[in-house]
Amino acid sequence: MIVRVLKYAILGLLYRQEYSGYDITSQFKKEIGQFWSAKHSQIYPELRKLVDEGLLHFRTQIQGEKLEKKMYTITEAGRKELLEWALSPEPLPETEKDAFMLKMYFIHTLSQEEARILFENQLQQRQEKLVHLKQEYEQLIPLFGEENTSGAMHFDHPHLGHYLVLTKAIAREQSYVEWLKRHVHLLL
Amino acid sequence: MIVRVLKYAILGLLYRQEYSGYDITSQFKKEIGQFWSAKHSQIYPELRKLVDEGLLHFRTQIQGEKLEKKMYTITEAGRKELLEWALSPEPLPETEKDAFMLKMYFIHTLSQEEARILFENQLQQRQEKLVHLKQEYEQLIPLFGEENTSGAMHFDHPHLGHYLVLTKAIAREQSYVEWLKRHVHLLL
DNA sequence: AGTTACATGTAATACGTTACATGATTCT
DNA sequence: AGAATCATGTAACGTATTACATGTAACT
Repeated sequence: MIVRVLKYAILGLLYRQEYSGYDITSQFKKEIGQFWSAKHSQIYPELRKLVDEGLLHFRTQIQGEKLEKKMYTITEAGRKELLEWALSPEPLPETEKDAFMLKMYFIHTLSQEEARILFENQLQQRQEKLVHLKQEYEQLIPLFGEENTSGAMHFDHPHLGHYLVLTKAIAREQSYVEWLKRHVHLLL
Repeated sequence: MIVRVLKYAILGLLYRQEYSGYDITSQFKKEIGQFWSAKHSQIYPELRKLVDEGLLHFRTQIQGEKLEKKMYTITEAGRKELLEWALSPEPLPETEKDAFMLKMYFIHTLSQEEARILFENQLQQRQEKLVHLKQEYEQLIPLFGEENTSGAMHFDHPHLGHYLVLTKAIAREQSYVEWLKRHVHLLL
């Protein structure tokens, strides 16, 4: 079951608009970066590969005086392959890697105080991230449409994808924080 | 920030008892596999590397008539490096990859019905996994010690690590299921 | 006798990060 | 003038999966 998720992440980003390699790199630093990302050193070769495979094409655009940038567009073949992937049911990963939880599995290697410090550090980081994500959410309510108004979220809303990943990221961090809080007493 | 988490996963497993490469592979199929794992093709070369680095040594044991297996033990240097890693605060990953959520970000590529099928499929898989994890938890209550009895979980409990990863995996799946249930109405 | 589990390795390939390398444009 | 951002690429290395390869031991 070979997947090449980066391929589909790029095709998906180009589904609605054309982007440069740099733009794609930037997108992975925004909301979707919570669930998928790649460095520019992986993106540029992948873009070339997708062009070679006929799933993308590009035009060269001049920025300012002479800075060339390549604007990529998805082809019909690209849309077809994207749809095929998007439609396929996603199996659960056997392992969702989490180095902090690996350390917790080996908690007996630490003293109670050492474990407590590590645990409270993780709690603080997760809480800070949660605050940050909630702030992002609050700022985007006007874009999403407030609850119980004519602008509420619905399937055809242009920012449904954004809304889903943000609420999911918040749920993930909320759950992490609650689990940490529920179990910190074991280390006190 | 070079990490080599597999190295520490192996050292951690060997902290309390000796294991063969096969045993380590088996451990990654049990509870810790929720948060870290590796295939035998990655484990065997890593074990060799750790021996070369003086963090492990092994003795050859005969199983049955002539089947040789290598039983690995952690060295003092190995314990030292493991502790160093275990003590270091774990930074949050920027990205926690989730291909299903990537598909949800691109939900506008699908029809409402296609999206609903995908979403309900994920909900079912996550619910099944949650049931399975809860069953594991129920079976382990005697090992963990029931709540509000003299056998309740505490820092020195020999299965605290196991308890933590199981409760965390349950929390993760519970949160996933709840998020899916909270948002499925957008696709109906 | 046949199947499953135990047991160990290597080869080829794919995926991902860090470092190397260069230059233009925009903002302060 | 200097810093941050925009812009694109390659090289080296590390991590991880799939496939190849072989053989023993235990269970039914």
